[in-house]
Amino acid sequence: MDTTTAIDGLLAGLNSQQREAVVHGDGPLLVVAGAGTGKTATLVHRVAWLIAHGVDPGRILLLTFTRRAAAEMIRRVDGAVRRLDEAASESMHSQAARIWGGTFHAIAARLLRHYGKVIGLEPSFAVHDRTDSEDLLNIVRTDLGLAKTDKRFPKKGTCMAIYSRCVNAREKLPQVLQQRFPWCDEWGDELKQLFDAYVDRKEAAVALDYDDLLVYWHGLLADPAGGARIRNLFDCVLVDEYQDTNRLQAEILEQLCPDGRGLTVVGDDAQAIYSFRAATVRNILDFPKQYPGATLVTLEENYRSTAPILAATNEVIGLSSERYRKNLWSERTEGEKPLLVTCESEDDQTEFVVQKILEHREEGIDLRRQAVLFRASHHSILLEAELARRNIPFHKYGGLKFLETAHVKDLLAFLRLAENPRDVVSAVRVLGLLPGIGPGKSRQLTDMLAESGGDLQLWRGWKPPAASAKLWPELVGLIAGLSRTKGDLPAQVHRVRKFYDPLLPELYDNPHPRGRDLEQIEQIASRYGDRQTMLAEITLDPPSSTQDLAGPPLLDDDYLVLSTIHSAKGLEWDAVYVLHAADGNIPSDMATKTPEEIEEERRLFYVALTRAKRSLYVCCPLRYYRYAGGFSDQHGYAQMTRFLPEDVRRHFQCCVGSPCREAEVLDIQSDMDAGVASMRIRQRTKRLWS
DNA sequence: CTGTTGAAATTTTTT
DNA sequence: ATTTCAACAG
Repeated sequence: MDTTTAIDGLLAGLNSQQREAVVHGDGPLLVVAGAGTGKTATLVHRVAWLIAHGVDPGRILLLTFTRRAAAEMIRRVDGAVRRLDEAASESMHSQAARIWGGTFHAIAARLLRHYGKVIGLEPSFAVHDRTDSEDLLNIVRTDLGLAKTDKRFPKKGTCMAIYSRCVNAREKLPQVLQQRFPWCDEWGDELKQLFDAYVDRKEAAVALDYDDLLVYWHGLLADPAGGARIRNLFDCVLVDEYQDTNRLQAEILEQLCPDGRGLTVVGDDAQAIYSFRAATVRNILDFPKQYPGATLVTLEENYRSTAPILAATNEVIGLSSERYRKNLWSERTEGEKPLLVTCESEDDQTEFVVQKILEHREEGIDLRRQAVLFRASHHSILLEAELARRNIPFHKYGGLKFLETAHVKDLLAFLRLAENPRDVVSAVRVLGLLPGIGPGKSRQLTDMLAESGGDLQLWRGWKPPAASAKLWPELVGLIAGLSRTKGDLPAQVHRVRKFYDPLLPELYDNPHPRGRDLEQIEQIASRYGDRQTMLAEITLDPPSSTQDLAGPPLLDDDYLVLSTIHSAKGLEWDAVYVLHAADGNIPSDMATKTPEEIEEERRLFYVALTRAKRSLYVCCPLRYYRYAGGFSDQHGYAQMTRFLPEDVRRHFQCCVGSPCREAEVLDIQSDMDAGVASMRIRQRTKRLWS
């Protein structure tokens, strides 16, 4: 068999539009791929096709939205190339592993470690995640005396969001304030001052935040020498989920491929859901204008969902304003209409979903082929409790990360301080753990380090307050010892734990589960070769589910997927349950100020619905308890989501999720409800004196 | 200068 | 429900 036939084999399973995209030549290419139209398959085949035509895999850059997506895609490219390889004798060696694949941020980190020196960046820089950045911002804020103004200064999170918006959208501060944060407008001067100081402190700490990774990559490309060098590394650049890139990322791409040659971007404007992170649909909408002569390929044949589900989802997105016109269709016309389930209360919703999940499992659809999706992380709390009570295993994706919990951050701060003594954030964090040491003394100590360029020996001579007299030499010894050590990460973590574990009960409420988390970190540490890699990778690619940390799940492990809609992007399941399809949740109350925000919420809802292959359930509990007013039994009524108006609802089968009374009675016996009940009693009693 | 307490404000999605 | 800030005691 010769190579040509083998390549024909590669193209065999593709439809004509997909094939057009795969075999496209050198010019700029935009693939607009509707949900479930084989976007990933197309991208994978295009990369394999490029390799088959002699492009060096080591000169291909594949930018994805998560590291998980990159790894999966490279694995599939490898498979495709291997099949080619066998057929075409051994002339081509499968070297898909040499592809540069990852998120914009991860690739930036990698490039900057190698080439950052060109623009004066130390290769050993630390990477700060969002909470680190907020902490540093907070330190700077108190330094500048902005914390004690007569009117309330914006919170650190808000400051960070403003800063990030400016950087990623490349917008001026006054504009950002007026358009996005009007209530902070009066603080313009102070914010400017704050951001200036923040940038200086970051530089002194030799740390880059998420935004910096992009900014410095951009800067490296803008540098005459550096730019030429980076451009020279790649022949082809492919970008997945292009609709969720921001202005800065689009500029980076333009710098990489000034005339668009070798550039392929794939995306779906109907699924743009990251504008809160400054992503802009304009990138994908304006691509043909930005690169004259660009080819546009549209994929419309859907291979994922049944026709009745598609009919409903097409209708939902049909109500949105500007977008590339697409009409998704499927050959599979069988199947049920999606179900619109109105539930009286949140409990009924939980009960309905659990029942259905179990029914489907009886029918042979494993838990792992089913997913429950929701707008905000806390929307699944009730369901999680119920699943736990019934011993139904699940993995939750999205929401607060394990790594963002205080005790885990504490432990990592020790390692980070040892790695980079100028990292003020970690230093302040570690120092604050000791009794008798607060912001004031931390300031002294970090200043000492900063002036000496990070000489830990200076700490030895410092006189600690009485409360920490015994701990202080131990801490200094620990950090100094760690910074001399290179390998054996689990041993390093173990040493930190020996120091830190005894402090836990003083610091936090429930020390035992926290202690167990730390044991887990010790386990995880063995996966990494050295400390710098571990710290960088863990901030750039935090484990996406809580169970991820326990290691790869066993093959026969079956578990249900719970996920925020954002984290469900690009994935699919046989049965999908969407929770809380009520106005206020979808769209979120916090995102209904402008028409643009509402449009994004609509697309978010669309993303949720289009994850379903065979069965789709949209639940809408009508009655909500109001927690706000304290411990009253007040409740309010919710409206069904505005994204399902009357004529769209025709495509759904409506039903009422009615609870099984018997089950409800039984439930009262359970620990869960007993706990809630006794809590109510305590609260009522408390009302007697409060 | 630290640690505690109470009151007030805010409440999403994530690399 | 959680986070942040000011006031106060040691």
